[in-house]
Amino acid sequence: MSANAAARSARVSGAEVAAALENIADLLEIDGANPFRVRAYRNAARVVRDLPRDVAAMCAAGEDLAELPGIGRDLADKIAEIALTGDSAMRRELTGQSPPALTTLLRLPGLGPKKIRALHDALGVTTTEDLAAAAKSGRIHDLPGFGAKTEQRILASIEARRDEQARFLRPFAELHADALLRYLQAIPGVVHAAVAGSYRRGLETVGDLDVVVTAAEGSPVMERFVAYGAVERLDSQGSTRATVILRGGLQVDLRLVDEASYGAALCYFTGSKAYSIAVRKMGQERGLRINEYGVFRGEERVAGATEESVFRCVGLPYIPPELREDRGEIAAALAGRLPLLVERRDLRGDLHAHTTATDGRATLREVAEAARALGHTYLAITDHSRRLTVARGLDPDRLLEQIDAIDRLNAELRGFVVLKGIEVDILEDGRLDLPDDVLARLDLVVGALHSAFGLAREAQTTRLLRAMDHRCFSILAHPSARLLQARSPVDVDFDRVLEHARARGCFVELDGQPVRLDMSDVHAKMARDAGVLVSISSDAHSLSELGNQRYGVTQARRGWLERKDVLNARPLGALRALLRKTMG
DNA sequence: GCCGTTTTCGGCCCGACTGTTTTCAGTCG
Repeated sequence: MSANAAARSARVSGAEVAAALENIADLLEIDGANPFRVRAYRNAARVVRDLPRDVAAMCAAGEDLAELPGIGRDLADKIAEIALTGDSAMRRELTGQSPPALTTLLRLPGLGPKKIRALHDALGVTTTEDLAAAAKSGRIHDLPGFGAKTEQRILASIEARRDEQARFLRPFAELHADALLRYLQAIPGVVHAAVAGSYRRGLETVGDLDVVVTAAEGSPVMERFVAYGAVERLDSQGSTRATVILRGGLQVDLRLVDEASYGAALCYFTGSKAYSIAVRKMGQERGLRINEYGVFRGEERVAGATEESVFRCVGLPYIPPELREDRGEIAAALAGRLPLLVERRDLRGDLHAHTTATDGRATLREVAEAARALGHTYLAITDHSRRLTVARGLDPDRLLEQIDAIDRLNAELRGFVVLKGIEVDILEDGRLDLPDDVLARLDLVVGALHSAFGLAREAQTTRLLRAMDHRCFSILAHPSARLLQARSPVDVDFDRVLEHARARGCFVELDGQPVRLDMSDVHAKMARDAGVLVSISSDAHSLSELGNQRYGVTQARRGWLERKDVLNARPLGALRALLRKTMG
């Protein structure tokens, strides 16, 4: 491979390749292509997006992508073409046939490929602006298959789109989910009420809430649901299904099913889509039909009241919701090799927290006591280092003062230990932001990127490797430095980072702040597979944020992590031994 | 476009709701 090809291959990320494949699928759909062909492209996009390794690097290394599930010769070649050149001839040809802007119209609720095609052919609509103008001038409602309501709905959804936020962070969704479930459970006749969907699978952001409810005959649950106080707008309502938009923009879909269908409905609405399709296919092979009402052999329902009963029918053990992504969990389940996922109660301590010494809002003593009250046996104080001036980062003198303060506090505390740490900036060249002799006095050194996020892949990777070469380095904090919906992850070769961490006896962090959740699920699984222990931390800046660890645990479960994979699931003695090895 | 101890051709997961339809297509999840 030439140096040029190498440089190009490093530029096209898996996410970009996936986006190009989705774009092809959109264009094909508007073109009226075979729906199963469209699905093949969407499936390929998902597979590439979830790939634990850099797709461009795999292509450059001559690996055969056709071995991936759902990807054959044709798609493998297209993926390689996109990964190595940034685009595909097929996509360019398709955009030549129909205006590329049409695909953005697919994102408008209520408009699918057929209607978009019709609007384009009859009225020449290609952009959202064209569409709004056509609707306003009343040219849409006379088209065959369209009507006055469709025209109104188009206008309304264009309007709503303007200030709409596509997805929500977990705490926001959690707040609504908890309150709604309490409300639903208090309605007469309601037996079960649970949130399914991506929320239950523990995704880092949530697009809507899928709620499954069972209730006695005659329960007013549907009327009460659409009358819920936080409802801003009713979208649709039937006898078993309704959709509302809550204030703040979160959509809630409610499904009412019989008690005998509860487990099947939970399975069905928990998804993911790809996982559900795979399971239904397994059912088919056994002569079973699986839907939200149960598992059926002919007309007879053979399972459905509980999720376990549905799993049993297709010969699977129970698969935790966080794993249901069709990323190998079904094969693992069949082989009896499902991970025993880490739980919050497995955590013995927290290895990343801040105090008023820098940008935290609670004092050293307050944070320590709050952590102990959570049941922890240790807590590492890791305030910022001097370069992070906005956070009043610690210089050597102030850090030494904090070390003394921690020693004094530890002398008082019983059955709990405050570990002396720092969240030290990794400088642009990979050096650490504090002198070696000061770092050597700490129990652990957590290194983090807070600047120069835009470095090219090679430089960024070298920067992290060099930081880990420092004899005091313990844990790489929030490795990608991303902020959900705000800042993209840095471009690094994470395989090499993990390989180096393992060789150096270092660890990687899964930061539980809802806006970070960094590592991603895919990176967490890579760490597990590489044999690098993960620190699930709160990165707390206040007492309540010590609870962030629960978001981290959810993400860790999505990454297949078990208790043995988690650094801070170790008792203090074992933790100290592991840290000493790195401080060596 | 993918895939195969029923198939290398002919299948491909399944149902609710809406709006435009007098029996159903399109959209959504």
